[in-house]
Amino acid sequence: MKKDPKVEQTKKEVRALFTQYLENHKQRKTPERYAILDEIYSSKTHFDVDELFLKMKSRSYRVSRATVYNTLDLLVESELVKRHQFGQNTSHYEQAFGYKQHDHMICTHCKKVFEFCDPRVQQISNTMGSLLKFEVLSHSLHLYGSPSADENGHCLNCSISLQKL
Amino acid sequence: MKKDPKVEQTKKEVRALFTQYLENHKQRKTPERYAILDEIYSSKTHFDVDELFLKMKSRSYRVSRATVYNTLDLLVESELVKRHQFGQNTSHYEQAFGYKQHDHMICTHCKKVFEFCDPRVQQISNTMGSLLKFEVLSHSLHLYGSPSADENGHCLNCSISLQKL
DNA sequence: CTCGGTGCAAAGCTTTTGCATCCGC
DNA sequence: GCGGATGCAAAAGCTTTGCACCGAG
Repeated sequence: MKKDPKVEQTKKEVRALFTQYLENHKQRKTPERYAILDEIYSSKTHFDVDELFLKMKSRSYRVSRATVYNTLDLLVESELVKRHQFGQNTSHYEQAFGYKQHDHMICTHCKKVFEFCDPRVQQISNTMGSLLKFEVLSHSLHLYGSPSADENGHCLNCSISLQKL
Repeated sequence: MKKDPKVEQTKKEVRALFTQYLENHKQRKTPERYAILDEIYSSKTHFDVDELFLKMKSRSYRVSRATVYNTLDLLVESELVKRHQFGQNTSHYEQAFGYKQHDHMICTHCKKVFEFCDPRVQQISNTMGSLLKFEVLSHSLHLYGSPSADENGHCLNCSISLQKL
């Protein structure tokens, strides 16, 4: 496991931000909380609670699911992590620090998630906020679509045949 | 329970569409399925599975939750009902027939859901579909916001104090 | 008559909670 | 040392599944 200096730098920054948040909210700085934050910022993937829990377990870091849930709530609250609902059941999470605002395209074939950016989303948010008299705090725009096929009729994203839909 | 002629007309139309769907997909036309469709189109509110189940129970219509779940899948599939995820757990549903495309503003204070319409959503969908090479089948845009307060500091939507947030 | 649909209850899965223990402050 | 945080397991909430029976085609 070689350390990417850029990733390490980011981790350092988010740890500092988390510390600040914990102090401001009179919350304890437990090793578990930092371990979870670190694990999340070790790769840029989207993940769900169980994936994170198992990943930490596989690294022999002993945390309970309850703590993972608790800490994720804190991280969402501190805006270091974003929570999403792509499917119908489990929540998905992603890093929030250092990312510019973006939304998601979900492949209905292989469930992969792609990010995109469109300034018009912010414009809509502004327009509707003032029209409906809301201060818009967050938004989620999910586009669900079927992918283009390659010359063999396979999904461009996962290479599995699109015929089997 | 007086019958609104306009509502009855809509019910008739959706029953016909559902029949067509069931025939095309070689599915049986059971009384439960039509009863559930009717119940959904009896009022224009958003609802979750349990609300629908209890509403039918209170009308002494005997259905099981399993059938409600099954039928909702069919209705979503036939595009007579739309499924949404506003919070983190339960799915919410709404009528899809006769409604123009719209999105949702969710009040973070009282969880009420408001509808709005903005043609730019469709434009974003088109732009991103061609950019990412997806045929966009559906989308969901949710704006989460805190409501404006009235002169007493109460939520404009539900009249409960905003101080207790 | 056949086989898919239904009701009921049990199981499954994600998330929350209760409680004893631990440890940050 | 106090009180909040953790781990574990049990419970809770939403949804799915298994099975016997029913009824649409």
